[in-house]
Amino acid sequence: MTETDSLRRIPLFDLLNERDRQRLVGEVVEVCYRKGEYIFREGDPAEYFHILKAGAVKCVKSSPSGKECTLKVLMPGDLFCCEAAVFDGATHPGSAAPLCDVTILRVSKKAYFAMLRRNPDAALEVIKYLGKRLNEAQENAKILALDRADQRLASLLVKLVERVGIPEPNGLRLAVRLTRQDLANMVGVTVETAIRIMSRFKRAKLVSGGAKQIVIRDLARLKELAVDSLAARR
Amino acid sequence: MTETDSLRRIPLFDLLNERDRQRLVGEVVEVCYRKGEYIFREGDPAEYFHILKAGAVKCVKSSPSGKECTLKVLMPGDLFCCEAAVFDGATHPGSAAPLCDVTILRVSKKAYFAMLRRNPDAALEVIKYLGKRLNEAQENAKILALDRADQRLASLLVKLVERVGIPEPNGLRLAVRLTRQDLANMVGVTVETAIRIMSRFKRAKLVSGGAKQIVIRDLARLKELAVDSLAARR
DNA sequence: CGCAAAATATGACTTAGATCATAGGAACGA
DNA sequence: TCGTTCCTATGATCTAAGTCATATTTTGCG
Repeated sequence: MTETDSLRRIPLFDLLNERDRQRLVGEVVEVCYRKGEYIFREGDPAEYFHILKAGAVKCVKSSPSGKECTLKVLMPGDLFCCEAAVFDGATHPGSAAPLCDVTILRVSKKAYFAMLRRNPDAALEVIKYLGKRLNEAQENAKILALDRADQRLASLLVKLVERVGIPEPNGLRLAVRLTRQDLANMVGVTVETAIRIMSRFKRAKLVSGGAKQIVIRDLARLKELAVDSLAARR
Repeated sequence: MTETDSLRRIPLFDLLNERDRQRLVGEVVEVCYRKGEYIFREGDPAEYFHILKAGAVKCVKSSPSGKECTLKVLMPGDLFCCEAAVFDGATHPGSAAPLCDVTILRVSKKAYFAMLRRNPDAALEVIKYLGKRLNEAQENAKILALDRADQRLASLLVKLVERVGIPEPNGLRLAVRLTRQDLANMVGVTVETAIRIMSRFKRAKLVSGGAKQIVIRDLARLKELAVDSLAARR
């Protein structure tokens, strides 16, 4: 795949005219990271827009006491970290870490903004993208504030399967590899409770599999559980 | 205050040229709502951008079981509900309710988008605004996921006082009137716990006052409590 | 003013989820 | 293939916060 081909899959890229595409291509740098490294860390100066080309990345925030919270799992095509890169002299409000070996494209803030200023339609697309992300984040906050741990985990699995579910003979397999710890960090519980709840879900034939791969076996019931407060106890 | 004057205080308005200002002025409608009404409700079609002119508004989401969660308190100058109004045919993902009698300005999506398309600098300002809101929402989610109830409440009071704190002889008074129920809905706890924690804060001379007005008497210690996990127990 | 309605206050009890501890299983590199 | 290192599993407590119940205080209104 050539550089230009991969850029074509970037959201917004389609809206540019040929000249701006060429200009942007010149500004894009492809970088690879391995699992265990960081793409950037909380507090680093934010100098680039990042676009995920291949692999999966998690956005993480941590508290002074060392506890971590995973805000979102990014998949190819996703932009990050718009929320910070947007401000002059700002630092990243969270870290980005690969969930596997990944390759990302990065563009300097300056070049990206210049492109947006020349392409109002692209800017409107970014506005829509950010609107969507804001929505997701608020929905997430609502779930954290109001729902029980098992409901939050069910919601998470439903969201994940809708984004990265791969059909399989006995259900939908998640294309990302997530440990119970990862799941726990996404719904704000400890590993132990995440494990206990997942075990319950297994017993109830809602899911199967371990860290290597998670398979959703009964999406409908998971969805019910996510909203209905007392379905499928024990 | 004339219509144009109040528009001058809208974020982004400064960036427009005179002609676009005039055009937008023609599209703006001023509407008043009283406490107890709704500006829009979850599920309503989203047809306008809203700008708060005077008063205070809360953005609320609710779960099927009837529990509510307040996502943000808006103050004059704030835009809402960008996160939804941005999409074609979308409905509001949450409700907006006045905390007192308010007046808002509203512009049709179409007119606003047309204006942004003609004014790339204004579009970039909206991008920055949404980036900031996304940040806030994610920070919020982190706090909900990781912190104890008293820390969340302390964080909330700190955030509020920074936005709407009015200096007073014995501290900073919040310019918005919020009941314990309102506070509870913002940090994801029940009224009773919000009351108990506020009582503790009162005893510790961190705050004073009731529903009519909340006064922050020791901001420094509240900030400590918000991060440090074991300050100021009992 | 005086009364109804709303908001705060506090106690007693229950429970979801955290914490601590320990063990078994899967995965991967030497 | 063995061993080390992650990861999952599960039990035994402990505790923060929810729930229910019942005052007491504010506040606004007629």
